[in-house]
Amino acid sequence: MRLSARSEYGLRALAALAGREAAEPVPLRELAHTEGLSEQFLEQIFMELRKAGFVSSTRGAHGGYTLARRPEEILIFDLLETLEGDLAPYECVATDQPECVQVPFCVTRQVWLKLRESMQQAIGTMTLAEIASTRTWETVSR
Amino acid sequence: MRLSARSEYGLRALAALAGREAAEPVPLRELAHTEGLSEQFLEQIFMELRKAGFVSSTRGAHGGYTLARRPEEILIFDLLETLEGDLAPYECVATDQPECVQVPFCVTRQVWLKLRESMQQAIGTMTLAEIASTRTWETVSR
DNA sequence: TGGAATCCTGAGCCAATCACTCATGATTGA
DNA sequence: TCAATCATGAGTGATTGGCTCAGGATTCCA
Repeated sequence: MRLSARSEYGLRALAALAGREAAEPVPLRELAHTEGLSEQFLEQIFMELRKAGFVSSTRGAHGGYTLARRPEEILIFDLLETLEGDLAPYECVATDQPECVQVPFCVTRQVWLKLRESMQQAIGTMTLAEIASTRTWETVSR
Repeated sequence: MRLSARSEYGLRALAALAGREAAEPVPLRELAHTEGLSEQFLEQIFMELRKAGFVSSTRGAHGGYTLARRPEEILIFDLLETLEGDLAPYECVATDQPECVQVPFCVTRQVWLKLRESMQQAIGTMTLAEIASTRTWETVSR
């Protein structure tokens, strides 16, 4: 029942991006260094984030990543769904999952559903902007 | 971000136990068969449940397991915390975890905290009795 | 009193996943 | 043309999950 480290890293890195005033692209190396991560690992995470439309990239010298949308428009929930694949506590309540046959009789489904709904409600309106207002340069010991 | 299958199995099995009118011990073999599980695997789960005080066991012929408390007194949240070890989306908000040094600056902690609280709130008052009222003999395809 | 039914315990195993690293290529600016 | 950057895919070592296997301990009952 743990989120993966990708979520932590991705969230922190995006918050760091959001904290920049200038709209200049930030090279991955810099972000990775701040977070105490290898550039290559963070690269993988940013690939996903780019494909999902959270950041855009500029290649070449003076390139890097920028937020593709304003921090106020980025929902933590969406971010986590991207990084985790899915924010469901159990397979049978995943978004793309076809309902299993026994739904009307299933004891556990109601629990998983309620859990999922509560999570969605909790962070469904939280934006990157809210979060990024706490300073983030520090790295976290794991 | 998935719960383990132990949770599903444990929950279903306890619900099945709760569904029995008679207070006679139910042998594991019977429960395992109903759930379509190996006896030995369910045994491991019931060990935990017994140690945590959810069920009590009777050895020997005509032995088996019974609920140690009334279904109305068994909280799903407690059950899941037992089966999952901990219901925290991230290490740093686990119950026994000492606060990490950077708390006041940490961007992500607030997210994990909120997630955890919402889950607790969602199922914190749900009891086994509520759940067990849906019939449970059916097995679920995974 | 012995054997069958049950719970109890610990070890082991295989496949999947996680958190990365390695190697190399493609694009762009100066 | 070269250095800085992103892009991509393969590989790897450790951990975890979901079990199985093997055998023991306790209790009931004929």
